[in-house]
Amino acid sequence: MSVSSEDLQGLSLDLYSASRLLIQSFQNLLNEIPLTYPQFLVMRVLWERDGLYVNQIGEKLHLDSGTLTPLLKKLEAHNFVKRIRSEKDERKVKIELTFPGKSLQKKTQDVLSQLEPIFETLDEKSISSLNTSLKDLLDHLNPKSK
Amino acid sequence: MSVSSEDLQGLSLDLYSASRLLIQSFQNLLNEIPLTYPQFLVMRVLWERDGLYVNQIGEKLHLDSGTLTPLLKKLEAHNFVKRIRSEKDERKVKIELTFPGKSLQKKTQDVLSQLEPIFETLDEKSISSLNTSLKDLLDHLNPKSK
DNA sequence: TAAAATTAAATTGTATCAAATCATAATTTC
DNA sequence: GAAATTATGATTTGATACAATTTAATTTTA
Repeated sequence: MSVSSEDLQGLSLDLYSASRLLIQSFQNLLNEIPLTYPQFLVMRVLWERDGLYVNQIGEKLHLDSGTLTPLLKKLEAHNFVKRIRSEKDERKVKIELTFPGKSLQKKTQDVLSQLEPIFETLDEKSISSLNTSLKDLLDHLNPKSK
Repeated sequence: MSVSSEDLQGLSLDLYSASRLLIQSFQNLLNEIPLTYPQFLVMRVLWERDGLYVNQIGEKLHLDSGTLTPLLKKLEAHNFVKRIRSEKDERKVKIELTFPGKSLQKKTQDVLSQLEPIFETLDEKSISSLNTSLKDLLDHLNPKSK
């Protein structure tokens, strides 16, 4: 007994809704900071490891350059990152944090910690079970896992 | 012991990635049909119940008129739906399927049934557990559940 | 019942996303 | 080893997503 098309359609709709609703929760808080949710994701990657190339950021977030290029230009316009075209291979663009970009980390973490109380009433088992089965699904869908 | 901000950030990133990857799987199949994923969602709602108003579709999919108005105009341009302004209340626009719009249902279902084999290797328990915890999260996030 | 409040959809502006395109580099083929 | 092919990285393009504003119509209320 396998999954039906109906099951998959329902699953994808719920994932889609939940993803958008959860992003909205983040976005409401992030409004205090000049970052959108995807921009925050990119900054989070860079805070962990600075000086990545565009494609490396894309791999970590499953985003392609068509999404990242305008986003990174926006982050550059805010002076949070520098875009440096590689001299060795001019196809590549390296992304480096500026001082203001680095400074944003603490403020962002403080703001986002405000989300926690909102989720206090949500069963922790439910969260960890969601996490586990999401990882399964991601492994299954991830092109790299071939 | 409650959820930490890190937990929530990881959860939201996984939801976001899984949602986009699963939508891509649908989109790849839907390419055979002149529908994008959000357009398909709207058609699915209408196949289940024809003649809904714009706001009713928006409630079912958590989408607002800024998203739906252009999308519905696109579906109308493809001659899959008719947009009919209500005579009783001229603020409302009713959406009705055309014959081509109705005919699309079977073809779409046939195409999407091709997804099932791809998920055969995925544990069904994992899917149903994902479904359950997603519903929990949706209830928690859904503004209506206040 | 006229003014105020509410409601529904459309419009506007900003920001994603993914597919197609473009440009450059690496590889193959002869 | 030059031309053709393939691969790779980024940019452009078309279609959402959503907040904020506007327009128009209905309902409330004083």
